[in-house]
Amino acid sequence: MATGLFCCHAVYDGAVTDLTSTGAATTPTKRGRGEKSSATIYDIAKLAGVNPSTVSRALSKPGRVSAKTQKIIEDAAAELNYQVNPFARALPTGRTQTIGLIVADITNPTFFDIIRGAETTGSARDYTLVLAESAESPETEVTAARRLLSTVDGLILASPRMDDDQIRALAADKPVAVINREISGVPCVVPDVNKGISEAVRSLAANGHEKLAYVAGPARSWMTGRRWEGVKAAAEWSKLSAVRLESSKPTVDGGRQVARDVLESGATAVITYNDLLAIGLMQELQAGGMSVPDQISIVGFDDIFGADFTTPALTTVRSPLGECGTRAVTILLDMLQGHEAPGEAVRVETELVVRGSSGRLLA
Amino acid sequence: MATGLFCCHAVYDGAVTDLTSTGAATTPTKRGRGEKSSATIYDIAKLAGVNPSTVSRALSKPGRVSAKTQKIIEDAAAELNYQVNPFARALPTGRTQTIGLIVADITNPTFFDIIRGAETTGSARDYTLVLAESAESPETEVTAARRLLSTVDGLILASPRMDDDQIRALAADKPVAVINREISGVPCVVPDVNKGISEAVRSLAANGHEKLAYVAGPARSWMTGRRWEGVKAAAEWSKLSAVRLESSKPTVDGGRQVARDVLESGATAVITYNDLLAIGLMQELQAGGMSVPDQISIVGFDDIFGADFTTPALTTVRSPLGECGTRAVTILLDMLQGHEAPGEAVRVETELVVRGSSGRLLA
DNA sequence: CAATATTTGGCAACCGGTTGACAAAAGGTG
DNA sequence: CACCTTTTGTCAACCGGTTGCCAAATATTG
Repeated sequence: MATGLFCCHAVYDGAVTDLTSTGAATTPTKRGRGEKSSATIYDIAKLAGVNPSTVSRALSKPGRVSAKTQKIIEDAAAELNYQVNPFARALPTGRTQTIGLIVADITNPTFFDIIRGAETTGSARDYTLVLAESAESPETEVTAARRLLSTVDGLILASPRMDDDQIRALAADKPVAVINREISGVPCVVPDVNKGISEAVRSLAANGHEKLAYVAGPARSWMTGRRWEGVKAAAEWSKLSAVRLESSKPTVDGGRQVARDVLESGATAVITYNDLLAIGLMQELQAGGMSVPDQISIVGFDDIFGADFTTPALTTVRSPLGECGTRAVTILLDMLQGHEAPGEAVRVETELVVRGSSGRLLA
Repeated sequence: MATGLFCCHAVYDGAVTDLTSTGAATTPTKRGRGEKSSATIYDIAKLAGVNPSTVSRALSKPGRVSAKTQKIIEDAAAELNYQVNPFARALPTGRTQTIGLIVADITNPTFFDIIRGAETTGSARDYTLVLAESAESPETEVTAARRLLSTVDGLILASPRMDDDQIRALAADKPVAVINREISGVPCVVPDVNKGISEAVRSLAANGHEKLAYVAGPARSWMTGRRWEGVKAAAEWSKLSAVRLESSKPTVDGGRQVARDVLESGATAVITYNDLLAIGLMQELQAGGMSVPDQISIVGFDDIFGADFTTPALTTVRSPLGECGTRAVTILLDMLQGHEAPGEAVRVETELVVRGSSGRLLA
């Protein structure tokens, strides 16, 4: 029962309120259950001398009531320091002003920018982001998604691990957008890896490398395959040989573990599925006495926070993950307003960020 | 209007359900509003041949109904794939099975462990974590807190920037726990910095350092003062001189900016308010040709994710932030069950983690 | 100025649970 | 078997908004 989910709350879209220090200076109603509750539309209605339904309309249906009563009601609301009760609103309407975001691992910095982008874009349009973690497990993911779906207006899946059909089933219930994976029939936002990868491979080729290794990520990650294909194609084009190596997990530790395989492969340049693998790999190789980039070049993927903490700083193919989050939210909110979902996957550009961990081969 | 909040959802605590692929195989009721909704206690009541209120009791008041009807109802619930509607439950009770957590910056890794710890402990007790960000601003923080407070059962403030009185006002409304700060009358969880700091200072003294600098964090951070006092006291005890330097912001960039001041201070060892400052500082000093730790030792604070990405890896005073999160949630949930809040601040131990960035002074 | 069209506000039902009060059923005792 | 206590299920009100429908008030038009 340990599906962890996190969420992000929307804002009151009605009258301006001023928060006095305690917020309880003018407690309008006291409830029996012990704690002081805040004002309701009934309190406002009484104060303004109108019907509660008029208050409801004044605060959520712009134009439905006359400017005069609108003013009276807004003043009353401000005086009582009114805030809508989101539960009461959600109950009859089903609208929660909330969108869900599921990521594989909260502590994986890859997702920070996605979260940030989604959160910023969402709250700019008065939507709350609800974040859930799947702990890299397809089962947990689908459970979390199902559960979340009943609570939110729409759902974003970042690097989902579940099956295409499961995702399509979710999308049949409510608007769904996917990041980092392409699924026909579902709106998707994917970094177009080819540009960044071909820049990376060309840069490595130009530095005299001939044998390239790709360290793959989780088997269930759609992206790991796309990136490998990109590397393979670019390597072919640049007349490099490329081998694919598997990692146990897409973390620093996984990177350390794969170091032996990398050495055995004889590759002088490595592109990894993500930056964490690159960092772990680099640490392990350096610990074994190898010099980066003199003896081996390492290129990561994503350009996460911390990619420049290392010495040498990590060369990496940057994915504009913040933009992915922003785009996904935009698509979702547009769908909620009745717009059509984009027929094609939305592509955002990747680019090579050259730092110190790649360079000319000295040997 | 851009207060970003994130939240984390609890789990259905009733009957076991099986999630078939679409989850819509046996759609019990269809609502007019377009989307298929899930089963309600009324559907269950009809199927089980009892009153809805009996269903409600069977599913949430253990022992209130006979074992026989309990079984019938649970079977019916399972058959209909029932999930409680959290909004409907929250409306009359006010209980949301949700606790709020406010952090200054989601992308600051210091908070990851707190979030993780809080989330894990919370979901183990069927509580959802709602995460909000204050963007290091006291105003945003108090607004977010107020807003969140109406939606959650209790609130955790991690390194709050607002005034003591504002926090006490919040605590008057609902259970509140504070991490990384001590406020009389409010339950607090604080790392006891003295042990870790004195270990750090003693280690530096033993390595021949005589002049120590402390790079402070945000003025509004209670912790920055505590740490400085700890450093001052420990330095006195070890007969080192200590100076305090201010940083513009508690980030890598802030660390880079303070490098000049550090050099001018003439200190040969630096303890920073947090690891990000330490990393930035180390980068800048190394870029300026200084050798760490041969010419200057650097000790960070917290032991964040990535503290060992650097070369040399960062020596740091580890705060058990995960445990802080766990403790805070435990206190909060106990309070929600009617327990007394602890009178004293709960203290968790810190310890020095020696890595490569501190050591003997060679000069 | 009457007749008609358009706003505007009120009534009441509803969303899906929870819970106090009470009566029916079941169990215990003399 | 009558009487009393305890258990168990039902009734109905309530949480705080939303919204379809209707009537009153107002504006428009002939």
